[in-house]
Amino acid sequence: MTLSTKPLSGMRQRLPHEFRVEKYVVETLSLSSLNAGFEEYDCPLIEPLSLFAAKSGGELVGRQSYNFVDRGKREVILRPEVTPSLARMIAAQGELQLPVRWFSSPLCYRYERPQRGRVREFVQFNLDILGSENLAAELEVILVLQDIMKSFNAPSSIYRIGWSSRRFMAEALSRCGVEPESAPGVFSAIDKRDKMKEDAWYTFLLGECGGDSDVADRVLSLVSVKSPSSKWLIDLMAGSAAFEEVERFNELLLSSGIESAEFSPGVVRGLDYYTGIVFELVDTGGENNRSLCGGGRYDNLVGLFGNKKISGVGFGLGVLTLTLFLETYGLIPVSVKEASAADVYIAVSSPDFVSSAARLALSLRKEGIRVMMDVSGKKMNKQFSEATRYGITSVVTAGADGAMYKMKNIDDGSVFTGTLDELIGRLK
RNA sequence: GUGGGUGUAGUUCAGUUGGUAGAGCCCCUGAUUGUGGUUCAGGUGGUCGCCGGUUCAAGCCCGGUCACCCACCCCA
Repeated sequence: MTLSTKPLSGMRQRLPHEFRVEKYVVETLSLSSLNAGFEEYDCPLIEPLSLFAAKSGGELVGRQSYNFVDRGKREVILRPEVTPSLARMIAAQGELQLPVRWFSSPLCYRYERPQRGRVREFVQFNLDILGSENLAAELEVILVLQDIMKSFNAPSSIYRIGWSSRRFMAEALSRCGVEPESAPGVFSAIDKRDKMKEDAWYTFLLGECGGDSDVADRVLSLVSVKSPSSKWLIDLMAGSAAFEEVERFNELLLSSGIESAEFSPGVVRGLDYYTGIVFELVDTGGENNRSLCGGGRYDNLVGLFGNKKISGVGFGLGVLTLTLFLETYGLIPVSVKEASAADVYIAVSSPDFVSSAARLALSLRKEGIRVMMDVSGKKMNKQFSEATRYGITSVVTAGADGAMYKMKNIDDGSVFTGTLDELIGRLK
Protein backbone atom coordinates (compact mmCIF):
# COMPACT_ATOMS: atom_id res chain seq x y z
CA MET A 1 0.00 0.00 0.00
CA THR A 2 1.28 3.46 -0.84
CA LEU A 3 1.06 6.20 1.72
CA SER A 4 -0.90 9.37 1.05
CA THR A 5 1.12 12.41 0.00
CA LYS A 6 -1.32 14.67 1.80
CA PRO A 7 -1.27 15.64 5.45
CA LEU A 8 -4.40 15.14 7.53
CA SER A 9 -7.20 17.48 6.54
CA GLY A 10 -6.72 21.02 7.78
CA MET A 11 -3.24 20.39 9.13
CA ARG A 12 -0.52 22.89 8.55
CA GLN A 13 2.23 22.21 6.08
CA ARG A 14 4.38 25.03 4.71
CA LEU A 15 6.85 25.02 1.87
CA PRO A 16 9.79 27.37 2.46
CA HIS A 17 8.32 30.21 0.38
CA GLU A 18 5.02 29.91 2.24
CA PHE A 19 6.64 29.58 5.63
CA ARG A 20 8.68 32.72 4.94
CA VAL A 21 5.46 34.72 4.66
CA GLU A 22 3.97 33.26 7.82
CA LYS A 23 7.19 33.86 9.68
CA TYR A 24 7.24 37.48 8.57
CA VAL A 25 3.70 37.94 9.89
CA VAL A 26 4.43 36.33 13.25
CA GLU A 27 7.67 38.25 13.65
CA THR A 28 5.98 41.54 12.87
CA LEU A 29 3.33 40.77 15.49
CA SER A 30 6.03 39.99 18.03
CA LEU A 31 7.92 43.18 17.25
CA SER A 32 4.87 45.36 17.84
CA SER A 33 4.24 43.55 21.12
CA LEU A 34 7.81 43.86 22.35
CA ASN A 35 7.69 47.51 21.36
CA ALA A 36 4.82 48.02 23.79
CA GLY A 37 6.55 46.25 26.66
CA PHE A 38 4.82 42.89 26.32
CA GLU A 39 6.70 39.69 27.15
CA GLU A 40 6.37 36.34 25.44
CA TYR A 41 5.14 33.20 27.24
CA ASP A 42 4.36 29.63 26.31
CA CYS A 43 1.94 27.02 27.63
CA PRO A 44 0.89 23.41 27.02
CA LEU A 45 -0.48 22.13 23.76
CA ILE A 46 -2.45 19.42 25.54
CA GLU A 47 -4.74 20.46 28.37
CA PRO A 48 -7.39 18.82 30.54
CA LEU A 49 -10.73 19.04 28.79
CA SER A 50 -12.27 20.60 31.89
CA LEU A 51 -10.12 23.72 31.41
CA PHE A 52 -12.25 24.74 28.46
CA ALA A 53 -15.54 23.14 29.41
CA ALA A 54 -16.32 25.82 31.98
CA LYS A 55 -16.00 29.07 30.13
CA SER A 56 -15.12 28.82 26.46
CA GLY A 57 -18.51 27.81 25.13
CA GLY A 58 -20.25 24.51 24.53
CA GLU A 59 -19.87 24.46 20.77
CA LEU A 60 -16.12 24.92 20.92
CA VAL A 61 -15.56 22.04 23.31
CA GLY A 62 -18.40 19.76 22.32
CA ARG A 63 -18.23 19.67 18.57
CA GLN A 64 -15.10 21.50 17.45
CA SER A 65 -12.36 20.04 19.56
CA TYR A 66 -9.65 17.45 19.22
CA ASN A 67 -10.10 15.58 22.47
CA PHE A 68 -9.30 12.08 23.58
CA VAL A 69 -8.59 9.93 26.62
CA ASP A 70 -4.87 9.51 27.30
CA ARG A 71 -3.08 6.45 28.70
CA GLY A 72 -3.71 7.71 32.20
CA LYS A 73 -7.47 7.74 31.48
CA ARG A 74 -7.53 11.54 31.57
CA GLU A 75 -9.89 13.47 29.29
CA VAL A 76 -7.56 15.77 27.39
CA ILE A 77 -7.85 18.23 24.53
CA LEU A 78 -5.55 19.84 22.00
CA ARG A 79 -6.00 23.46 22.98
CA PRO A 80 -8.59 25.31 20.88
CA GLU A 81 -7.32 28.60 22.31
CA VAL A 82 -4.93 29.72 24.96
CA THR A 83 -6.60 32.22 27.26
CA PRO A 84 -7.74 29.72 29.92
CA SER A 85 -4.18 28.36 30.14
CA LEU A 86 -2.93 31.90 30.55
CA ALA A 87 -5.44 32.52 33.33
CA ARG A 88 -4.21 29.37 35.09
CA MET A 89 -0.57 30.46 34.82
CA ILE A 90 -1.46 33.77 36.41
CA ALA A 91 -3.55 32.14 39.14
CA ALA A 92 -0.72 29.73 39.99
CA GLN A 93 1.82 32.44 40.69
CA GLY A 94 2.04 33.07 44.42
CA GLU A 95 3.59 36.49 44.10
CA LEU A 96 3.23 38.16 40.77
CA GLN A 97 3.66 41.84 40.23
CA LEU A 98 0.46 42.94 38.56
CA PRO A 99 -0.46 43.98 36.01
CA VAL A 100 1.34 41.67 33.58
CA ARG A 101 1.42 42.16 29.82
CA TRP A 102 2.08 38.96 27.94
CA PHE A 103 1.84 37.66 24.39
CA SER A 104 2.19 34.32 22.64
CA SER A 105 1.83 32.78 19.17
CA PRO A 106 0.60 29.26 19.91
CA LEU A 107 -0.59 26.56 17.55
CA CYS A 108 -4.22 25.81 18.28
CA TYR A 109 -6.59 23.08 17.10
CA ARG A 110 -10.25 22.98 16.23
CA TYR A 111 -12.03 20.10 14.57
CA GLU A 112 -13.89 22.09 11.94
CA ARG A 113 -14.51 21.60 8.26
CA PRO A 114 -11.69 23.48 6.53
CA GLN A 115 -12.49 26.40 4.24
CA ARG A 116 -11.02 29.78 3.36
CA GLY A 117 -9.36 31.20 6.45
CA ARG A 118 -10.39 28.20 8.54
CA VAL A 119 -8.22 25.16 9.11
CA ARG A 120 -7.85 22.65 11.92
CA GLU A 121 -4.34 23.55 12.97
CA PHE A 122 -3.63 27.26 13.14
CA VAL A 123 -1.49 29.89 14.80
CA GLN A 124 -3.45 32.26 16.96
CA PHE A 125 -1.52 35.25 18.19
CA ASN A 126 -2.61 36.30 21.69
CA LEU A 127 -1.93 39.45 23.64
CA ASP A 128 -3.28 40.11 27.13
CA ILE A 129 -3.02 42.37 30.13
CA LEU A 130 -3.98 40.82 33.46
CA GLY A 131 -4.39 42.49 36.80
CA SER A 132 -5.71 45.88 35.76
CA GLU A 133 -9.38 46.80 35.89
CA ASN A 134 -8.60 50.21 34.46
CA LEU A 135 -10.08 51.06 31.06
CA ALA A 136 -6.55 52.09 30.10
CA ALA A 137 -5.87 48.37 29.73
CA GLU A 138 -8.57 48.03 27.05
CA LEU A 139 -7.17 51.15 25.43
CA GLU A 140 -3.63 49.79 25.53
CA VAL A 141 -4.43 46.48 23.82
CA ILE A 142 -6.36 48.32 21.10
CA LEU A 143 -3.42 50.70 20.71
CA VAL A 144 -1.17 47.72 20.12
CA LEU A 145 -3.68 46.25 17.70
CA GLN A 146 -3.73 49.44 15.70
CA ASP A 147 0.05 49.63 15.81
CA ILE A 148 0.17 46.09 14.46
CA MET A 149 -1.99 47.09 11.50
CA LYS A 150 0.21 50.12 10.92
CA SER A 151 3.34 47.99 11.01
CA PHE A 152 1.86 45.95 8.16
CA ASN A 153 1.21 49.21 6.28
CA ALA A 154 -2.54 48.59 6.30
CA PRO A 155 -4.36 51.89 5.71
CA SER A 156 -7.21 52.42 8.16
CA SER A 157 -9.68 52.45 5.28
CA ILE A 158 -9.43 48.70 4.72
CA TYR A 159 -10.23 47.54 8.24
CA ARG A 160 -12.41 48.52 11.14
CA ILE A 161 -12.21 47.81 14.85
CA GLY A 162 -15.79 47.51 16.07
CA TRP A 163 -16.37 47.52 19.80
CA SER A 164 -19.15 47.24 22.32
CA SER A 165 -19.70 46.00 25.85
CA ARG A 166 -21.32 42.79 27.07
CA ARG A 167 -22.49 44.36 30.32
CA PHE A 168 -23.90 47.35 28.50
CA MET A 169 -25.71 45.21 25.91
CA ALA A 170 -27.27 42.96 28.55
CA GLU A 171 -28.65 45.99 30.27
CA ALA A 172 -29.66 47.75 27.06
CA LEU A 173 -31.61 44.73 25.83
CA SER A 174 -33.40 44.53 29.14
CA ARG A 175 -34.31 48.21 28.89
CA CYS A 176 -35.56 47.58 25.35
CA GLY A 177 -38.00 45.14 26.87
CA VAL A 178 -36.29 41.87 25.97
CA GLU A 179 -37.19 39.19 28.51
CA PRO A 180 -34.14 37.60 30.20
CA GLU A 181 -34.98 34.19 28.73
CA SER A 182 -35.07 35.66 25.21
CA ALA A 183 -31.75 37.46 25.59
CA PRO A 184 -29.45 34.69 24.26
CA GLY A 185 -31.61 34.30 21.15
CA VAL A 186 -31.65 38.03 20.56
CA PHE A 187 -27.88 38.15 21.00
CA SER A 188 -27.36 35.52 18.35
CA ALA A 189 -29.82 37.32 16.06
CA ILE A 190 -27.77 40.49 16.48
CA ASP A 191 -24.67 38.54 15.61
CA LYS A 192 -26.23 37.40 12.33
CA ARG A 193 -27.34 40.83 11.22
CA ASP A 194 -24.57 41.40 8.69
CA LYS A 195 -25.24 38.08 7.02
CA MET A 196 -28.94 38.54 6.31
CA LYS A 197 -31.10 40.81 4.22
CA GLU A 198 -32.54 43.66 6.24
CA ASP A 199 -36.20 42.60 6.20
CA ALA A 200 -35.48 38.90 6.59
CA TRP A 201 -33.33 39.73 9.54
CA TYR A 202 -36.08 41.85 11.10
CA THR A 203 -38.55 38.98 10.80
CA PHE A 204 -36.01 36.71 12.45
CA LEU A 205 -35.38 39.23 15.21
CA LEU A 206 -39.12 39.66 15.74
CA GLY A 207 -39.40 35.93 16.35
CA GLU A 208 -36.61 36.01 18.92
CA CYS A 209 -38.35 38.91 20.67
CA GLY A 210 -41.44 36.82 21.18
CA GLY A 211 -43.34 38.54 18.36
CA ASP A 212 -43.44 41.89 20.13
CA SER A 213 -42.78 44.47 17.41
CA ASP A 214 -42.27 47.33 19.90
CA VAL A 215 -39.41 45.37 21.46
CA ALA A 216 -37.98 44.40 18.07
CA ASP A 217 -38.11 48.02 16.89
CA ARG A 218 -36.20 49.15 19.95
CA VAL A 219 -33.57 46.42 19.44
CA LEU A 220 -33.25 47.52 15.81
CA SER A 221 -32.70 51.11 16.96
CA LEU A 222 -30.15 49.91 19.48
CA VAL A 223 -27.99 48.01 17.01
CA SER A 224 -28.25 50.84 14.48
CA VAL A 225 -26.70 53.30 16.92
CA LYS A 226 -23.35 54.59 15.63
CA SER A 227 -22.13 56.49 18.66
CA PRO A 228 -22.59 56.48 22.43
CA SER A 229 -23.56 60.15 22.20
CA SER A 230 -26.77 59.25 20.40
CA LYS A 231 -29.62 61.10 22.11
CA TRP A 232 -31.89 58.06 21.87
CA LEU A 233 -29.28 55.85 23.52
CA ILE A 234 -28.55 58.35 26.30
CA ASP A 235 -32.25 58.51 27.14
CA LEU A 236 -32.55 54.73 27.11
CA MET A 237 -29.51 54.17 29.32
CA ALA A 238 -29.96 56.96 31.88
CA GLY A 239 -28.25 56.07 35.17
CA SER A 240 -26.53 52.94 33.85
CA ALA A 241 -23.00 52.32 35.11
CA ALA A 242 -22.27 50.00 32.19
CA PHE A 243 -23.26 52.74 29.77
CA GLU A 244 -21.12 55.29 31.60
CA GLU A 245 -18.19 52.95 31.03
CA VAL A 246 -19.02 52.82 27.32
CA GLU A 247 -19.13 56.62 27.22
CA ARG A 248 -15.81 56.92 29.02
CA PHE A 249 -14.15 54.38 26.76
CA ASN A 250 -15.46 56.19 23.71
CA GLU A 251 -13.91 59.40 25.01
CA LEU A 252 -10.61 57.64 25.60
CA LEU A 253 -10.50 56.22 22.07
CA LEU A 254 -11.38 59.54 20.47
CA SER A 255 -8.88 61.56 22.47
CA SER A 256 -6.15 58.98 21.84
CA GLY A 257 -6.57 59.28 18.10
CA ILE A 258 -7.67 55.73 17.32
CA GLU A 259 -9.35 56.49 14.04
CA SER A 260 -10.16 52.91 13.09
CA ALA A 261 -12.26 52.11 16.19
CA GLU A 262 -16.01 52.38 15.93
CA PHE A 263 -18.72 51.84 18.52
CA SER A 264 -20.83 48.93 17.22
CA PRO A 265 -23.51 47.56 19.56
CA GLY A 266 -23.84 44.61 17.17
CA VAL A 267 -20.43 43.25 18.16
CA VAL A 268 -21.05 40.35 20.51
CA ARG A 269 -18.12 37.86 20.31
CA GLY A 270 -18.59 34.17 20.75
CA LEU A 271 -16.55 33.19 23.78
CA ASP A 272 -18.57 32.88 26.95
CA TYR A 273 -16.01 34.33 29.32
CA TYR A 274 -16.08 37.91 28.09
CA THR A 275 -17.80 40.22 30.53
CA GLY A 276 -17.09 43.85 29.67
CA ILE A 277 -15.77 45.68 26.64
CA VAL A 278 -15.53 43.43 23.57
CA PHE A 279 -14.09 44.21 20.16
CA GLU A 280 -13.20 42.71 16.82
CA LEU A 281 -11.23 43.67 13.76
CA VAL A 282 -12.81 43.08 10.35
CA ASP A 283 -11.93 43.61 6.72
CA THR A 284 -14.14 46.42 5.39
CA GLY A 285 -13.76 45.10 1.86
CA GLY A 286 -15.66 41.85 2.32
CA GLU A 287 -13.03 39.70 0.63
CA ASN A 288 -12.24 38.20 4.00
CA ASN A 289 -15.49 37.29 5.62
CA ARG A 290 -14.39 36.56 9.12
CA SER A 291 -13.07 38.76 11.83
CA LEU A 292 -9.29 38.80 11.84
CA CYS A 293 -9.15 39.41 15.51
CA GLY A 294 -11.48 39.27 18.49
CA GLY A 295 -11.04 40.21 22.09
CA GLY A 296 -12.34 41.80 25.23
CA ARG A 297 -12.44 41.98 28.99
CA TYR A 298 -12.80 38.82 31.05
CA ASP A 299 -13.35 39.28 34.78
CA ASN A 300 -13.91 35.76 36.04
CA LEU A 301 -11.42 33.49 34.33
CA VAL A 302 -8.55 33.63 36.81
CA GLY A 303 -11.08 33.20 39.62
CA LEU A 304 -11.80 29.67 38.40
CA PHE A 305 -8.50 28.52 39.88
CA GLY A 306 -9.05 29.73 43.42
CA ASN A 307 -10.14 32.82 45.23
CA LYS A 308 -7.93 35.30 43.43
CA LYS A 309 -9.99 37.83 41.56
CA ILE A 310 -7.86 39.01 38.69
CA SER A 311 -9.39 40.67 35.67
CA GLY A 312 -7.89 40.40 32.21
CA VAL A 313 -8.27 41.97 28.83
CA GLY A 314 -6.78 40.85 25.53
CA PHE A 315 -7.34 39.55 22.06
CA GLY A 316 -6.70 36.61 19.79
CA LEU A 317 -5.65 37.18 16.21
CA GLY A 318 -5.63 34.52 13.51
CA VAL A 319 -2.32 34.51 11.70
CA LEU A 320 -3.87 32.74 8.72
CA THR A 321 -6.81 35.16 8.42
CA LEU A 322 -4.45 38.08 8.81
CA THR A 323 -2.14 36.67 6.13
CA LEU A 324 -5.06 36.24 3.71
CA PHE A 325 -6.06 39.81 4.45
CA LEU A 326 -2.54 41.09 3.78
CA GLU A 327 -2.35 39.12 0.55
CA THR A 328 -5.75 40.43 -0.57
CA TYR A 329 -4.46 43.97 -0.31
CA GLY A 330 -0.96 43.26 -1.64
CA LEU A 331 0.66 44.05 1.69
CA ILE A 332 3.18 41.22 1.80
CA PRO A 333 6.49 42.89 0.86
CA VAL A 334 8.19 41.58 -2.26
CA SER A 335 11.37 41.22 -0.25
CA VAL A 336 9.57 38.65 1.89
CA LYS A 337 7.91 36.76 -0.95
CA GLU A 338 11.02 36.63 -3.08
CA ALA A 339 13.81 36.68 -0.55
CA SER A 340 17.15 35.43 -1.84
CA ALA A 341 18.46 32.31 -0.18
CA ALA A 342 22.04 33.55 -0.06
CA ASP A 343 24.28 36.50 -0.97
CA VAL A 344 26.61 34.53 -3.18
CA TYR A 345 26.67 31.20 -4.99
CA ILE A 346 29.87 29.23 -5.36
CA ALA A 347 29.93 27.40 -8.66
CA VAL A 348 32.21 24.37 -8.86
CA SER A 349 33.53 23.76 -12.35
CA SER A 350 35.03 20.34 -11.64
CA PRO A 351 35.04 17.77 -8.82
CA ASP A 352 38.70 18.66 -8.32
CA PHE A 353 37.66 22.03 -6.94
CA VAL A 354 35.09 20.92 -4.35
CA SER A 355 37.49 21.27 -1.44
CA SER A 356 38.74 24.69 -2.51
CA ALA A 357 35.10 25.74 -2.93
CA ALA A 358 34.45 24.47 0.59
CA ARG A 359 37.35 26.47 2.00
CA LEU A 360 36.11 29.56 0.19
CA ALA A 361 32.57 29.01 1.55
CA LEU A 362 33.89 28.75 5.11
CA SER A 363 36.01 31.89 4.75
CA LEU A 364 33.05 33.90 3.47
CA ARG A 365 30.56 32.51 5.98
CA LYS A 366 32.96 33.43 8.80
CA GLU A 367 32.54 37.03 7.62
CA GLY A 368 28.76 36.75 7.95
CA ILE A 369 28.19 36.45 4.22
CA ARG A 370 25.42 34.02 3.25
CA VAL A 371 27.00 31.49 0.93
CA MET A 372 25.43 28.68 -1.05
CA MET A 373 27.96 26.17 -2.39
CA ASP A 374 26.99 24.04 -5.34
CA VAL A 375 26.19 20.47 -4.43
CA SER A 376 24.52 19.46 -7.68
CA GLY A 377 27.71 18.71 -9.63
CA LYS A 378 25.87 19.75 -12.78
CA LYS A 379 27.34 21.63 -15.70
CA MET A 380 28.28 25.25 -15.19
CA ASN A 381 25.31 26.71 -17.05
CA LYS A 382 22.99 24.64 -14.81
CA GLN A 383 24.76 25.93 -11.75
CA PHE A 384 24.09 29.47 -12.89
CA SER A 385 20.44 28.54 -13.37
CA GLU A 386 20.42 27.19 -9.85
CA ALA A 387 21.73 30.52 -8.53
CA THR A 388 19.07 32.41 -10.46
CA ARG A 389 16.36 30.14 -9.11
CA TYR A 390 17.39 31.01 -5.56
CA GLY A 391 17.43 34.73 -6.31
CA ILE A 392 21.19 34.95 -5.80
CA THR A 393 22.80 37.65 -7.91
CA SER A 394 26.50 36.92 -7.39
CA VAL A 395 28.29 33.78 -8.52
CA VAL A 396 31.91 32.99 -7.69
CA THR A 397 33.61 30.26 -9.66
CA ALA A 398 35.86 28.10 -7.52
CA GLY A 399 39.22 27.36 -9.07
CA ALA A 400 42.66 26.30 -7.96
CA ASP A 401 43.87 27.62 -4.60
CA GLY A 402 45.96 30.74 -4.83
CA ALA A 403 44.32 31.89 -8.02
CA MET A 404 42.32 35.11 -8.22
CA TYR A 405 38.58 34.75 -7.68
CA LYS A 406 36.18 35.59 -10.46
CA MET A 407 32.72 36.73 -9.44
CA LYS A 408 29.97 37.44 -11.92
CA ASN A 409 27.01 39.67 -11.22
CA ILE A 410 24.00 37.99 -12.76
CA ASP A 411 21.92 41.17 -12.97
CA ASP A 412 24.26 43.26 -15.10
CA GLY A 413 26.71 40.62 -16.32
CA SER A 414 29.75 42.42 -14.91
CA VAL A 415 32.70 40.32 -13.77
CA PHE A 416 34.83 41.13 -10.74
CA THR A 417 38.28 39.62 -10.29
CA GLY A 418 40.25 39.83 -7.07
CA THR A 419 41.84 38.21 -4.02
CA LEU A 420 39.85 36.69 -1.15
CA ASP A 421 40.03 39.92 0.85
CA GLU A 422 38.89 41.97 -2.10
CA LEU A 423 36.03 39.51 -2.63
CA ILE A 424 34.94 39.82 0.99
CA GLY A 425 35.10 43.60 0.77
CA ARG A 426 32.93 43.51 -2.30
CA LEU A 427 30.29 41.22 -0.75
CA LYS A 428 29.96 42.90 2.65
C1' G B 1 -23.66 18.48 11.35
C1' U B 2 -26.21 21.11 6.57
C1' G B 3 -25.93 22.90 1.42
C1' G B 4 -23.29 23.89 -3.32
C1' G B 5 -19.07 23.02 -6.59
C1' U B 6 -14.73 20.47 -8.58
C1' G B 7 -11.67 15.91 -9.53
C1' U B 8 -7.81 15.02 -16.81
C1' A B 9 0.46 15.45 -17.20
C1' G B 10 4.66 17.93 -11.73
C1' U B 11 1.25 22.50 -12.07
C1' U B 12 -2.83 25.71 -14.19
C1' C B 13 -6.49 24.18 -17.24
C1' A B 14 -9.02 22.78 -22.40
C1' G B 15 -11.42 18.46 -24.25
C1' U B 16 -17.76 19.71 -29.16
C1' U B 17 -24.23 15.70 -29.76
C1' G B 18 -20.12 9.38 -26.48
C1' G B 19 -15.55 7.34 -31.35
C1' U B 20 -8.48 5.09 -27.82
C1' A B 21 -5.82 12.42 -24.78
C1' G B 22 -4.32 18.16 -25.68
C1' A B 23 -2.20 23.44 -24.53
C1' G B 24 0.62 27.09 -21.46
C1' C B 25 4.07 26.97 -17.50
C1' C B 26 7.65 23.72 -15.05
C1' C B 27 11.30 19.88 -16.00
C1' C B 28 15.11 17.34 -19.33
C1' U B 29 18.39 17.51 -23.96
C1' G B 30 20.69 20.39 -27.74
C1' A B 31 21.71 25.16 -30.20
C1' U B 32 22.37 30.41 -29.31
C1' U B 33 24.51 33.59 -25.49
C1' G B 34 28.20 38.01 -21.92
C1' U B 35 29.23 30.36 -18.37
C1' G B 36 22.73 33.01 -16.06
C1' G B 37 18.47 35.31 -17.83
C1' U B 38 16.71 36.12 -23.17
C1' U B 39 15.80 33.39 -28.02
C1' C B 40 15.25 28.78 -31.08
C1' A B 41 14.68 23.35 -31.87
C1' G B 42 13.50 18.78 -29.74
C1' G B 43 11.90 15.61 -25.62
C1' U B 44 10.06 13.09 -20.88
C1' G B 45 5.60 12.88 -18.49
C1' G B 46 -1.56 10.85 -17.74
C1' U B 47 -5.15 3.48 -15.07
C1' C B 48 -8.87 10.99 -17.17
C1' G B 49 -9.82 10.26 -8.24
C1' C B 50 -11.72 5.10 -7.22
C1' C B 51 -15.59 1.09 -7.92
C1' G B 52 -19.60 -0.53 -10.62
C1' G B 53 -23.50 0.11 -14.59
C1' U B 54 -25.46 1.47 -19.70
C1' U B 55 -23.18 1.01 -24.75
C1' C B 56 -20.18 -2.04 -30.42
C1' A B 57 -17.54 2.08 -27.99
C1' A B 58 -17.22 6.18 -21.80
C1' G B 59 -12.71 11.57 -19.85
C1' C B 60 -17.92 12.65 -21.46
C1' C B 61 -24.12 9.34 -19.66
C1' C B 62 -26.05 6.80 -14.85
C1' G B 63 -25.28 4.93 -9.64
C1' G B 64 -22.08 4.60 -5.59
C1' U B 65 -17.67 6.03 -3.05
C1' C B 66 -13.42 8.96 -1.67
C1' A B 67 -10.77 13.50 -1.78
C1' C B 68 -10.45 18.60 -2.17
C1' C B 69 -12.66 23.63 -2.57
C1' C B 70 -16.59 27.16 -1.20
C1' A B 71 -20.64 28.66 1.87
C1' C B 72 -23.64 27.78 6.45
C1' C B 73 -23.08 26.47 11.77
C1' C B 74 -19.20 28.22 14.96
C1' C B 75 -14.99 30.89 15.30
C1' A B 76 -8.90 33.18 14.74
